[in-house]
Amino acid sequence: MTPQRKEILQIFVDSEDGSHLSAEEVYELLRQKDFDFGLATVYRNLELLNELGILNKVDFGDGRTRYELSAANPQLHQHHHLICLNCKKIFEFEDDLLDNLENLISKKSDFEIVNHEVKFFGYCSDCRKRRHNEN
Amino acid sequence: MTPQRKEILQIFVDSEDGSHLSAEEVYELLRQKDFDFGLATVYRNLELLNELGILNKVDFGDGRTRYELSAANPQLHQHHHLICLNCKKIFEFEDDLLDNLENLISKKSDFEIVNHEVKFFGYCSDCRKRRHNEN
DNA sequence: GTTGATGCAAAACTTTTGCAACACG
DNA sequence: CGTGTTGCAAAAGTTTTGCATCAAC
Repeated sequence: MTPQRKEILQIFVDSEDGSHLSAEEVYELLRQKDFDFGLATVYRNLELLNELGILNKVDFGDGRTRYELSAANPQLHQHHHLICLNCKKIFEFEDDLLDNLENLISKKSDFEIVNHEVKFFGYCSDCRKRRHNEN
Repeated sequence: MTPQRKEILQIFVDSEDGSHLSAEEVYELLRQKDFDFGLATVYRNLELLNELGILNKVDFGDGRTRYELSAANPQLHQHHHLICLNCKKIFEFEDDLLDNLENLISKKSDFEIVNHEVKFFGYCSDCRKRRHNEN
């Protein structure tokens, strides 16, 4: 655990729940705290923390890889991402209904599942209201 | 419908079911058929076909955006992707169990869902056998 | 003619890599 | 010392953009 590693992880701990930060964003947040690490170091350590299972890689199709703190016990804190197609905000949905689906897939496809990533695209409550008011 | 657009779409129609092609791959397949379109044209038209709902954008985290033919009726042909962490092969799993989950999310989160993307990471049958034999 | 699509090259962005310098046991 | 990490700059890879040209109606 180098100081760099420690501070990169601290960025995630300090960020609000459900933050999905890209390397560049972590780098910027570090600079705001006067930690002037190299960008390459940030990239290398995000990847490392991901391999250690401390961070989760997520991808919202905006051209950059993002990371989030992974729950200590994944079984207890499964969550899916709801992505608003209008305002691009990301919402979280806690759920463990996917267990059934995982079991079904394992049996039917003979595929051993160790992780999953689920994204729902649509329109959030605010954007729907706004659109309704505009009409 | 320009000739370029037509031939790009044809690439997907001719490709085997469940192909997930990147812009570069489409470009290469076109060249093999002696269609020498510009790479930028391929990019522009893949994006266009995606907006028209003819292609679906998918992302397997390999650093490039991929596209697949979207089913005419998405309700009839929902499928999820199983990604083998060892051999990186992509398998498809047909399923409509997610309807339940979508309904639940809509109610609980007040979020209108129009599309979803589900990826399961794990180990395919072949890789599990191979690993077993090696031990 | 006007509008939109193409092709090419350049530019923009994200991510990776090579390598010398550094830190730590 | 030796191993592993960092920082910097350069390189690599994907995607976007500007612009002149082309095609179609």
